[in-house]
Amino acid sequence: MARGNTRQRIQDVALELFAEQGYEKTSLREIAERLDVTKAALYYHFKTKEDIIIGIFQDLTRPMDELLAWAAEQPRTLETKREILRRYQLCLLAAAPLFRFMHENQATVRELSIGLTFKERLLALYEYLQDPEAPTKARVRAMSSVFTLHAGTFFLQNDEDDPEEKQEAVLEVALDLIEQAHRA
Amino acid sequence: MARGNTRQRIQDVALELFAEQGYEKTSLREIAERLDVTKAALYYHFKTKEDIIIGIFQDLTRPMDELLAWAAEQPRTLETKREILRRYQLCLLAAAPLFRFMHENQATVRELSIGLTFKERLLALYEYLQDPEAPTKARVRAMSSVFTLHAGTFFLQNDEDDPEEKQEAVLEVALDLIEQAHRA
DNA sequence: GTCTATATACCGATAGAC
DNA sequence: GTCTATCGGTATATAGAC
Repeated sequence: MARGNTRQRIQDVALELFAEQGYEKTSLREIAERLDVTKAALYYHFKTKEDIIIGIFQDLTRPMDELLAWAAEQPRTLETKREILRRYQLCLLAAAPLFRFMHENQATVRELSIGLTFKERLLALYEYLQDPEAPTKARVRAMSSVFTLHAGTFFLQNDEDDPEEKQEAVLEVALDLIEQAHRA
Repeated sequence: MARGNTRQRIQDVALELFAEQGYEKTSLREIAERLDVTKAALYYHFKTKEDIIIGIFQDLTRPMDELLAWAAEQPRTLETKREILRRYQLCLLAAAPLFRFMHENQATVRELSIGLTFKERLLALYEYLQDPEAPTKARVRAMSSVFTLHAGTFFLQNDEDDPEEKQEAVLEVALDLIEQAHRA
């Protein structure tokens, strides 16, 4: 071995196991076994168990942070909001295992020593999707558009549809919601 | 003490801690300490740690099971679907801490030895909200209506709105979505 | 970079006195 | 119904050889 990518392989396997059975339930022994190394080898690459998930988190949330930075300097038009949703769906699909993990383990993620939490990023996203003075119902629709993307990406993979057609439909519904929200 | 309601008090404290910091991270020692008893006392009332959460789960999901049973014998009209959403929102509000726990700890809940999982119940609910032959977009809207209720109930308590007005707006958005889904 | 071996701590669960 | 005491297991993390 010694191919230099061990660190990356640890993160890949760890995220897979964390997403499948949760962070606390996944032991370092389990991660090490799947990689055919020992626990001690893991500690050469990461100082603590928490460092493993923090590293994954930072790598994969970078696209979302870039999206937030991009959104910050756009005009507050309907087309900007549409583009935010399109890009956000791409973020979700690109880092699906991580987002699924965050979605299903919020109680764990909340207590990690990470700069920005998942929830804080989502709230930042709302900043650009909703008008603070808009009526309550419009703000609910803006929230709903984001959660529609989440649910569509992580919850309904089970039926017999073409996945691409599904993702397209999910995006359409989200776009409809943000348009209704914007008009109000 | 010996007031006979110790079992209930254990469940209340446990759910509070589970929802706050997750199931695995909450130890029996912690639950016992908050109740000013010992771990061994807990074992008089519950055979295992898992029994505690299962008991809570069964008590609080009964309203949702009753809703599913009710829905099974209604005609598949738009008004039925509307009523399902109205009643489901009441279920969510009545058992908010439990649903928040399930929402944020899906990875844990998934592996509990419980008859029906949260996800299975949700899929059963969809049965009554969506037409299997409807176009994909309509089915996405049906899913979105339920997730709007979830997100509205658990995610956005943070701003300065009147909570009742917010809940009403959430329900309205969900009802709009199911109406659009039904028409397609 | 990876190993064996081990330190240290906490966990869930049980036994048995009161 | 609650206590003290403890068992057996597993967890994270470290020391030091190779």
